[in-house]
Amino acid sequence: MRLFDTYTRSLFELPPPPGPIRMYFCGPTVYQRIHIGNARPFVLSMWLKRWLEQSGYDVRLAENITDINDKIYLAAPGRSAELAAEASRWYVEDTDLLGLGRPDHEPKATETVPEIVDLIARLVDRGLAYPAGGDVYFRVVRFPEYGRLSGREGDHEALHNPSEEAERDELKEDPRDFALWKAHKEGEDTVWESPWGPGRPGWHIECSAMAEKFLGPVFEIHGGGNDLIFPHHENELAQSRGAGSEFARMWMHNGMLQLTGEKMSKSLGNIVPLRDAIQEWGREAILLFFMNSYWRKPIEFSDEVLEQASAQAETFRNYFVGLEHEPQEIERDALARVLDDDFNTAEALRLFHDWRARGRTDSLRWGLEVFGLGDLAEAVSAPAALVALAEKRKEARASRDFDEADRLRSEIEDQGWEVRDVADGFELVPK
RNA sequence: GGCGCCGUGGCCGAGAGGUUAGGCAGAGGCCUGCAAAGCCUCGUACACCAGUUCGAAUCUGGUCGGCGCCUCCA
Repeated sequence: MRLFDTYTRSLFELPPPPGPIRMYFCGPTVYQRIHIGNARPFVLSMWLKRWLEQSGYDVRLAENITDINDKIYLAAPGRSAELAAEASRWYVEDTDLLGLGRPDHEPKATETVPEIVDLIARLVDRGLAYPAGGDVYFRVVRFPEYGRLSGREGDHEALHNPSEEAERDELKEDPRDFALWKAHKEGEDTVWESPWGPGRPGWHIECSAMAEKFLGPVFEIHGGGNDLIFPHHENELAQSRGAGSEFARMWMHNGMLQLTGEKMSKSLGNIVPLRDAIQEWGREAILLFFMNSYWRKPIEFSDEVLEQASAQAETFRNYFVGLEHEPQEIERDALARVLDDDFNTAEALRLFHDWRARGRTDSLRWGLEVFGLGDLAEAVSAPAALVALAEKRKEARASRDFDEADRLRSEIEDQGWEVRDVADGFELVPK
């Protein structure tokens, strides 16, 4: 299996099964409900995990929840811890609606502070970090590789890491340096002890610490949105390699979701909460929407494409209505051919339609299940009362009383079900 | 400005130097008491300009356009 790697900008060949494949994906910073754009890396990581497991790999996926962050302090002055805890629950609740299962580990920054402090201490010992005014900064000049991941190596201007407050910049030896630890400030309602005084971790360091804690000093895949390449992932890489770990062997960065041509982001305010989208379109349509795109490309979220995805969900669902068939061999290799080539899910979807048209029921059921779409193959049985109405209608039709038959059909429709006449009777399907 | 991703038919999208992708929507038809579902037929696309080639949507160069990052962001 090969995947496009941001670091080398070329395809990375995964070791053969059983691996292991250790994956770290950047989860959200929790201070509000996640939007559908935040769901993309979650969906990608879970699909990849499911497919790799299906392929005989030993997979371990860690996906963090960042619950210490300036945004959180800002969003809930004086009660940031409560907000972060609540928003963490929202995140799990909302992503559970996708029905893809959970990562193996979902660590929180607040539960990883001792490891974070240890990691910073290691960097200070090695001369790659220095305390200043209660803060601790990473010394970029000591890490020559800095900027390689984001393709701006050597470009001092582009590698600038400004502090939140301009006056803290004076504490830094170099504008590119970034905070590993931040001294406690007035108004911040959470604080931890450290060798450098009370404070809290900076952004970036929690991911380095959590990845090492749950996956070890080296792992295969690091993922996240492509807006994290700089500075977040660049800094993670510097911290972890600086501390002596090999860190990620490859990086996968998913493209952004766009709403009317613009990136969907909290700061622009053009967001669609995941929960609302699932409620409006159904989880299957959301998943098919993601599946019909290549993971690295930006995609436009619009009513039109979601309607198209819903229609495809219907097409699959209709295929399984009242279906009976002999067991068949599963065409595993056909799916492997497209997914093992940079995880081409759009091509996989095309294959599913091909299986449907060719009556490869078992292959289709299996393939849909890999993508968490097994529901589409499930028969939904109607309540007995409706079946009775449909039986009455069948009798009416047999005696050619079509007025009565049509009346019964609309009565059934009023209750949200549709009657379809088939060769030897009828099928009831939810509308 | 720097770095990067990308431009395929009404829409979404694979593919890739010569042979129909697929889906959705639309038109016509078959089937049906009527429907629904399903099936059949129909669009002959690849931003633009040069170049390489017997042949390019696919390779090379350039132009234009969109998007992302460079500041919090998946």
